[in-house]
Amino acid sequence: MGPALSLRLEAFTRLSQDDKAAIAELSKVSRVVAPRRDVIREGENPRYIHLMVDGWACRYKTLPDGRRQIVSFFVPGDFCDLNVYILKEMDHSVGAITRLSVADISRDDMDRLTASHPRVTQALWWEELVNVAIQREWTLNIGQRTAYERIAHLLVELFMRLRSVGLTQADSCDFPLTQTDLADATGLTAVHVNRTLQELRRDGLIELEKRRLRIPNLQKLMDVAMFNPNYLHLDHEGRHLDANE
Amino acid sequence: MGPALSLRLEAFTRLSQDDKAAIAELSKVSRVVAPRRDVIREGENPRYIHLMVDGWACRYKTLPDGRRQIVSFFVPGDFCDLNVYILKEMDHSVGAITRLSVADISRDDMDRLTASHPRVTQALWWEELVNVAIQREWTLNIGQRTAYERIAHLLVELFMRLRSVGLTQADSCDFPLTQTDLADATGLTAVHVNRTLQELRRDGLIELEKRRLRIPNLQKLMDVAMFNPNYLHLDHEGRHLDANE
DNA sequence: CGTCTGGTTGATACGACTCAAATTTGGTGG
DNA sequence: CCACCAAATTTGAGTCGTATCAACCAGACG
Repeated sequence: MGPALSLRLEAFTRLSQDDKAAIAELSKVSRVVAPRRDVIREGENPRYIHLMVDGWACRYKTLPDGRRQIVSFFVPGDFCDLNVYILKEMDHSVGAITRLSVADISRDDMDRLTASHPRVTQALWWEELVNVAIQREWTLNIGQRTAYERIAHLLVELFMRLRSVGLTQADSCDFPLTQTDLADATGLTAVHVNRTLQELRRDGLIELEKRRLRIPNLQKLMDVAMFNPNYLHLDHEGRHLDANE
Repeated sequence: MGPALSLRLEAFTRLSQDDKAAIAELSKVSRVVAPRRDVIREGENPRYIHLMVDGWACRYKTLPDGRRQIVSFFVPGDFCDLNVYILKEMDHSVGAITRLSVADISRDDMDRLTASHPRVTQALWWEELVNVAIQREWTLNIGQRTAYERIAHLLVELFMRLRSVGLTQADSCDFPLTQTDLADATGLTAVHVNRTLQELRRDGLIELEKRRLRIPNLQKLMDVAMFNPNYLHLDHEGRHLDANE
């Protein structure tokens, strides 16, 4: 689905009709990945840039003894991984959370796109820089926040990212992550995530069931999470420019 | 000092004499930052790209109540932060660990450099992608490893990064970080870092005193840290290509 | 010398983990 | 539409890794 995709990129630069057409051309879904299956695995040689067209996915890394850390989430509209440009070998895996539509783009196609559409290139790099900023925030989150704050922070982040591409309804959104996913992403155990979610519910900060998340009072949840949205850079100039004008 | 700088960039692409000259031109130190002082602070509007010419520095983020997380280290030879290209406002601070030589490069100068030296641009972006990879590894490190493994991992990473730019001597290197720095970087308390370092010493894995680190058996330390060097991408093709040939 | 920063030690507390089992939910096929 | 199974969630009891708090020590420095 182009919509979320374009919305996401246009958070950075306004794209021309031509830019959008070129993206749409490459965004043709080339395969569907079933929930919980991998898009690509650590150690593999990446031959394509994977563009997540629809669905949720995550990047994760594992230790030899099986411990697993989700290091980031792709939500619908998030674009792709440019790693193929440096990596001989993936240093992490990408796994589908939900049913996932992926467009595999060859390096050549991507080179052609960026060569003829500089604004797209710019938007891609901006997206990459925001991804690093998010990764830094996760380091802070896991390193310093308590379980309660940490989960609150992650929920706010995901909600705001979804909202920025129009995937929320008032104070709620689809939320396909299991408690085990949350545990792997926060460096906690699933049991402790469970108990902490109950606390958050008890405190009236969230409602979470049947893969739906509702945040009755976003500001209150942001406060307990000490959430500062600056790292998402949602206020970029792209929001105010338009290449078509 | 150009040497480490060029070495670092050349880990990615071989640079021509002309490329190197252009970098050297911009690398003229424009100021010296005293140890423990900030290069730039969260919330500020970045007007320059900061090129760390010599010395150690770190990026860090803080929470309103004072908790502090170092999210990455700059070691000598590490280049700079391209954040200025997206950020209206810094989402983190950069602080000097040692006396630090910094070249402040204006966006215009940087644009000129990259416009006329595509290989430099490429090298810069590669460096940025490696930085994300390191940031992901830190997420894994803090999220999943025990204090003992975690500190071991950080020490190995720093040693290997220093080695890749020729700043190690056999099995040792300068090591200006305090135990408090290590604590802020690993999400542990200084007290616990102290005890864990003692364990590592007792186990013969490290010697650390007077700002010198010695790793008698790197492989052994890598084993306890479950260190997989793939994320540093030190084996990039740049090592085998030369723009002058 | 006093002062300061960084390092070390001891005693105690608590947040998060482990292990184990029960319960609920969701999907699948008969 | 129900029976069944697997996955996800929940609960309980006990443990442990790491934090906290509070001194104390050593070297660097003015």
